[in-house]
Amino acid sequence: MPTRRVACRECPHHRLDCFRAMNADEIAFMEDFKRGELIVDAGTPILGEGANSPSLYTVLTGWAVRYKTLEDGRRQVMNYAMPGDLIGLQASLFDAMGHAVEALTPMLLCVFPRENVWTLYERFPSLGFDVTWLASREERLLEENLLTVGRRSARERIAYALWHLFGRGSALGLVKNGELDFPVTQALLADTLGLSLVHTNKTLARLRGEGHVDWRGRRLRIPDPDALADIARARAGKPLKRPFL
Amino acid sequence: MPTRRVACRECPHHRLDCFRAMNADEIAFMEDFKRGELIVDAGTPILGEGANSPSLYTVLTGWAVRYKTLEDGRRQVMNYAMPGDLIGLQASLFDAMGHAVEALTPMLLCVFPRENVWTLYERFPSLGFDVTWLASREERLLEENLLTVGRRSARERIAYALWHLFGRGSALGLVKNGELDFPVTQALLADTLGLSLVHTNKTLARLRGEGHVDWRGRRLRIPDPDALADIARARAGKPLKRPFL
DNA sequence: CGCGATTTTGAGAGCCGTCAAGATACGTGG
DNA sequence: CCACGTATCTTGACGGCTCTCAAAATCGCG
Repeated sequence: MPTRRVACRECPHHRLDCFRAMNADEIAFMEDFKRGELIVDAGTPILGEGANSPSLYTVLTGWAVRYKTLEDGRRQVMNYAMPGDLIGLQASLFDAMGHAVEALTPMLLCVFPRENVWTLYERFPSLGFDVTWLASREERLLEENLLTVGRRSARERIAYALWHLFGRGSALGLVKNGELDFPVTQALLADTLGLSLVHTNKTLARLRGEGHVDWRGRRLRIPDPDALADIARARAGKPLKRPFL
Repeated sequence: MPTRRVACRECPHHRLDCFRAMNADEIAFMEDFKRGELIVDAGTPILGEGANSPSLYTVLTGWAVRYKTLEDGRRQVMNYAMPGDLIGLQASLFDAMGHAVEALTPMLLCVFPRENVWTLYERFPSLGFDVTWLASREERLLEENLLTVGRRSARERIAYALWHLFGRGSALGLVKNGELDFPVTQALLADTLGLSLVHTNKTLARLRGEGHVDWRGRRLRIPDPDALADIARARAGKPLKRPFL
């Protein structure tokens, strides 16, 4: 578990324009709050379902997947964690994670001691507010996924998921030359959408044949996002400036 | 929109043992924060999807349903709001609700002005923390529903939903003589579980025939909750003391 | 007593799941 | 640079869980 320290004030993420700017006092506090950084390889389990972690994390780089499993092995992906997302909040609040988290790529995480979360609320209410904001945003993402899994057809689900994730990557500046480095497998996508792997593959093949998505290996490209959104019967919300801790 | 005022310190809900006790200062603040009460009939739309409400609500009595819809009318219920639950937090944070909320029974709601939510964080960090707690709890409930809709069979889904809602009602002291006043229709249950009404009805009939659930009209009774949980492949988490605003 | 909402039931179709096998890509060691 | 094992992706066949359509039976309520 190698750790190192980079000053928050030099953190390149605060400068992305999808994130809200912090003032100097807040940054100073976060720098003090920060315990270190954590680097993990792709495939590393970060937090298990039910885990009671002493740390809270913010994703700096990389992707992770959040999922729950039934005892017999059936797995359902809840969501994906990308830069700016919090990992481990539930453990901080309830002493137990409701889902497991696993790295999909090499990741760089910012580590905060959970026992000090409380002082964050006391000393910087604005940051406490930000934590609520992020928790509520997770709730909103989950709601969209629930609508997708509950009421969209297989074709719509796949269109929705690819459009959605491409959009998130795009907002984070991860799309270069129209391409996104996409660490999701079809098996993962199937578990995200409540579909079987085989049916996911066949439906995806059709979407690909129609030219709506171009996904080979780890490279995802979406020629016409609006067209894909139409297929998914989805509409983009207005972009929000998010807090970044 | 009739309103009246009852002192928070006399609010009977703080005494339920599923809720965390507030100290005198907190109660005094909430009393000041509180704008009034709202009484609505069953069937009243409280907040629409995308609504930007000036108020935030806490449910005092009654049930509401949170749902999202696709443009062609397909509906997915996210969750049910019961006493102690917050309604309208997303509007306070994002200027728009991600889901609609509608009363299923006559309801009594506590009304708070959204513009003062911020002062709550400033002046009573402990209450700001509680808001985060409640938001994160919603997230957790949504996760369970997503697992259910994505990976459980129709039989398991119905068993899960009835067991889950009966459990929540029970924790709130709503179960009397083993019976819960259950304002959910089969059509609503179908939309909760991502199933069709017809299949929901037939699967439910089987569960009923086997004696696992006794649901007639608005009265829900579950002879053996553990047996139903086994069918649902679910397990109860440890009961948590929740904040109540 | 009558009307709308809700629940039931039956029939038939289809979307999607399961099983099975092969093809392709990828990482590793020789 | 090639061989080989593993992960991932494809494809085909078949079955069934769940959907849709349709209509009747009940319930709730004024």
